[in-house]
Amino acid sequence: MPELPEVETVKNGLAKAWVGKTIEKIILRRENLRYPFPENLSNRLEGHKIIGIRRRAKYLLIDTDGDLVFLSHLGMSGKYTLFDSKSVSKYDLNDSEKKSVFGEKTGFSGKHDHMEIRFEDGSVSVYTDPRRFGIVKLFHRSEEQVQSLLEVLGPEPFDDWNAQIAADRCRNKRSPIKTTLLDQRFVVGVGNIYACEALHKAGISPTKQAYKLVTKAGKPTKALQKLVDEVKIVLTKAIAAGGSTLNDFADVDGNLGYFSHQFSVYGREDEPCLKEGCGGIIDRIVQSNRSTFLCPRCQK
DNA sequence: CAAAGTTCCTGCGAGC
DNA sequence: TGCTCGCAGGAACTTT
Repeated sequence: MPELPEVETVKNGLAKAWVGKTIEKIILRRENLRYPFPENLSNRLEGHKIIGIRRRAKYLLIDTDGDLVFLSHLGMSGKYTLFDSKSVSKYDLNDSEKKSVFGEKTGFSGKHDHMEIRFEDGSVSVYTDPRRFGIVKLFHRSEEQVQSLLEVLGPEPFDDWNAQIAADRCRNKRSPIKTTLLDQRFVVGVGNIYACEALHKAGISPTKQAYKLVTKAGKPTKALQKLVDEVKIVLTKAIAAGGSTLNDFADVDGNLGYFSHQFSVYGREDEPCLKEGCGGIIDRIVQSNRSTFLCPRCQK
């Protein structure tokens, strides 16, 4: 599920829930997600206090009072569920009792709860991830610059990115602009949903080749300028939507990061285009093995 | 059949 | 011709 706005929302939730707490132990229910869990994960973090939570691209970086950084990526289906010391008794049930308390759909039937972080104050945070595309890594803060997962990343959309930087990277690109938006070396944090949304808002066809959005002189066209603006707007609005559903940093069951949005094109195949006066019908095509939603009428 | 992410592999064309 | 390099596109991972 998570693109930048969802990860940002989870970051804010974890900042409230975790910062200041000391890790008692980490319990693993299997040996790997996408990659093996780090060796001695629990031993290395035991007794260390969490001092801050950062986000880089779609990665969560949890800083501890030692020099260790705990990296967490949610993949497609990862989530954290938080139990305070009072509600943790709900989680500390056997599997059949859990089913009756949480129902089948929560994931707390036991099967996909792969990692438990237990804190000294008695609270527990559970990482659930049915598809197991998530990643957990542990590294020394001094090694952060050379982490292979992080060093390949492009600019953060809000801090380091503008139309000229985008133009420099699009200049010789023959790939479709939608594929380019999904490339984390181009700009980080944009996933399939917000790529579709931003292209629709900007009125650009997802199949347009990236270099066609750059002038001969290497400057961004008006359309590319608009796209860069719309990416930022779409992400900003989604972060705001996430924040507004996160008053208590988690819903009643303690779930973080899952909130519903209203999309303009994503998931709206065969429905009318919502752009004022357009009258088009939303189409779905496949690019790089992923669904792209677009309005053929107002996206050129 | 499709799903919100990322890495890795193969194939192709350019250039030496 | 043959080799290397970089880019582009596709497969793979997994479960519901």
